[in-house]
Amino acid sequence: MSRVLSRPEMVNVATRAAVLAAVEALGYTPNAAAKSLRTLRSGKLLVTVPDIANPFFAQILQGIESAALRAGYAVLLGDTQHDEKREQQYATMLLRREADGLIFLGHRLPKAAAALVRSLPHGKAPVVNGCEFSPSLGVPSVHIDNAKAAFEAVDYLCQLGHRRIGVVTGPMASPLSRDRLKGTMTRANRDKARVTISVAGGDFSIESGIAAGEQLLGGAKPPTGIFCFNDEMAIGVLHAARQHGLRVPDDVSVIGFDDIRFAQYGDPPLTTVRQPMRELGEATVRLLLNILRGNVKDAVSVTLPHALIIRGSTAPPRARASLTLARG
Amino acid sequence: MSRVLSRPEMVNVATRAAVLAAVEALGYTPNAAAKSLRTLRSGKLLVTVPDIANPFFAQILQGIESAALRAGYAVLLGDTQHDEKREQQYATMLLRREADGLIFLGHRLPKAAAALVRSLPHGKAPVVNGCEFSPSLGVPSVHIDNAKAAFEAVDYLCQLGHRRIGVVTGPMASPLSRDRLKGTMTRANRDKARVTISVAGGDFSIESGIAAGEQLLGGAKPPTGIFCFNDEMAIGVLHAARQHGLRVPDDVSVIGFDDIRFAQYGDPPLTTVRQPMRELGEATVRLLLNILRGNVKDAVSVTLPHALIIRGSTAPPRARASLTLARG
DNA sequence: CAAACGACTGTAATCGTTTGCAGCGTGACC
DNA sequence: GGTCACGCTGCAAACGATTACAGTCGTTTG
Repeated sequence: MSRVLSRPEMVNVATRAAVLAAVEALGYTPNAAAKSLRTLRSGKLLVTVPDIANPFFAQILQGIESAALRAGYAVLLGDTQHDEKREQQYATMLLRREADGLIFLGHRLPKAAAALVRSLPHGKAPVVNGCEFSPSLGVPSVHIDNAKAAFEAVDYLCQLGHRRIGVVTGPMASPLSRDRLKGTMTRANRDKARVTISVAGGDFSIESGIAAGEQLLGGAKPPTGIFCFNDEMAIGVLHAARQHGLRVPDDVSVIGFDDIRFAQYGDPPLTTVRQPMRELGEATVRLLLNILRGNVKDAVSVTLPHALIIRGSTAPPRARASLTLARG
Repeated sequence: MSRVLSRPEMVNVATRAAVLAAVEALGYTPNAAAKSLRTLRSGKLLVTVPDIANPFFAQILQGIESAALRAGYAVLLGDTQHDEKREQQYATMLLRREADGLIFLGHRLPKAAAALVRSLPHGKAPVVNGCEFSPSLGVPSVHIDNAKAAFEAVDYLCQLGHRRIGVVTGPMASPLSRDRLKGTMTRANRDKARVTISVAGGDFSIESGIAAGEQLLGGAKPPTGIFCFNDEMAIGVLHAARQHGLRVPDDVSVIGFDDIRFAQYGDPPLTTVRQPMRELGEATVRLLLNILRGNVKDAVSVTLPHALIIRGSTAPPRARASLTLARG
């Protein structure tokens, strides 16, 4: 009898015991599909991730999973590989009610989810975003202040005395990259006369970091400080610098972004902007649960704090470099 | 009408078109719970991972996800944090038919799953293991030959001339660690007179690698070569070596295991045993699908090839070290 | 011309829960 | 003693697909 399991206080203790004994004896386990059919709730949260092998996303996912588990939900994982088709495919699982809500970590809101958002009153659609903040989507999100974080990273390089600064971005399709570039430029423009920025495009992979490093360091007047939009590309730049016989931080400073676990144990340990990955994940789940429970007033975007973590990959530029710049 | 969707060739083209039009007009999407209730299939595979933030598992998971998606299955993710309770909790989802099968990546077969395995004819239970090979569980698995791989890693150190060799293990509860230790010892015993092994226990985390490195390198006669049971601990050992002012590979050689992406871009690039993570994941899915489809004869454990990847973290020991050993 | 057949289509049972509602017995109150 | 309220239990109607089976209609065949 279902009442025993779901509303045990409503039934007589004797009956309850009898039922429980029978349940035990028969090894009865309730069928999730039937329950879900009847209640219209699946107890699952769909999470789409651009690349699960990226430690940044892996740690966010870890936060999501643990918060979901605590709230009695299971996680349906979709690794989209930045592929729009896959994103769409996974989003339709929401419509089929295979999941009660969707957390998507890319920058694209899949069509199926967008339709759902449009069809429901504002703040009612069980769809939230992690990391990217794009008010136009009409979906709440959890993120840090990317522009400010980038501003601070570049500001730090400037304060160390760097004048030629390289930037390794992520794909410009994502608001996150655009915000970081915006912050970078805001800081650079404050010292327009002295600071020059050179931009190299990356895709958040180590390999693209190496390529960007080659590009930036191979030029005539290479930057003395390089700000990368994630740690993996920074690791790539570190690698490229070594290939060029440059020492970090003596010849070139490098700043990363995210503070993944491998950032602090490399040689040199990476100066980076820390994002609270786990908390990001947990907060997306809280946000989604608020929507599912109808707490509309708590279903609003959240900005979490970041922090510039200074380690061994940054230092003032060498005297010669500064002089060269002063002349140029 | 369900026939149109599931067996379109059975219905008249006109009817089909009409139904399809209606489906389109109403924005109809089939309900997964109802379908699952009726068909007794959920279209989901449950995957439990000890630690999703570990790139090794993340890459296996990536292989699993892509193979599952290709076969029309979705992935239910459980991050168990090596916690037996959580493993149990997730395993009961199988009994509730929330998933059609279970892939577990730890070394423990949860009780609920074990019961299922016992209750079904051999080779019929939809439960497979990844990475760990433990015939006693009665569950097929996909793995590499860990003993042989460890043998080869240690053999390589021996051939370089190392005589005092340190080993950083994983938790001994897992057969995987025991197999690697076995392989290590097999090789060491072959040169019993000359080769000495010192063992430090780790838990696969960078931090435990640092601690193990401290322990091994802080002693009176530190090893000249250290074999770690995964790359993260090797990165920790590299870190500890730097702290001790030792240079790698000049003063001490280090070998890792797995070949995660960060292994090759560190300084120095890590010599390591490569495991085919992605293929491991894909193979577990194939194995599970064979069971689900009743291909019992193809539901057997698989051993995938590994490879020793030689990079910059290994070299012959310094002359002095060899002399010291010769005297000792 | 009737019967058989083929190609579809419509109907209804079924999957295993949850849950509103009716029924039932007991005790209290008038 | 009759009525009502209360606390619990049992019944049956959903939930939304799938699918076996029966029915329909037009055509072919003996």
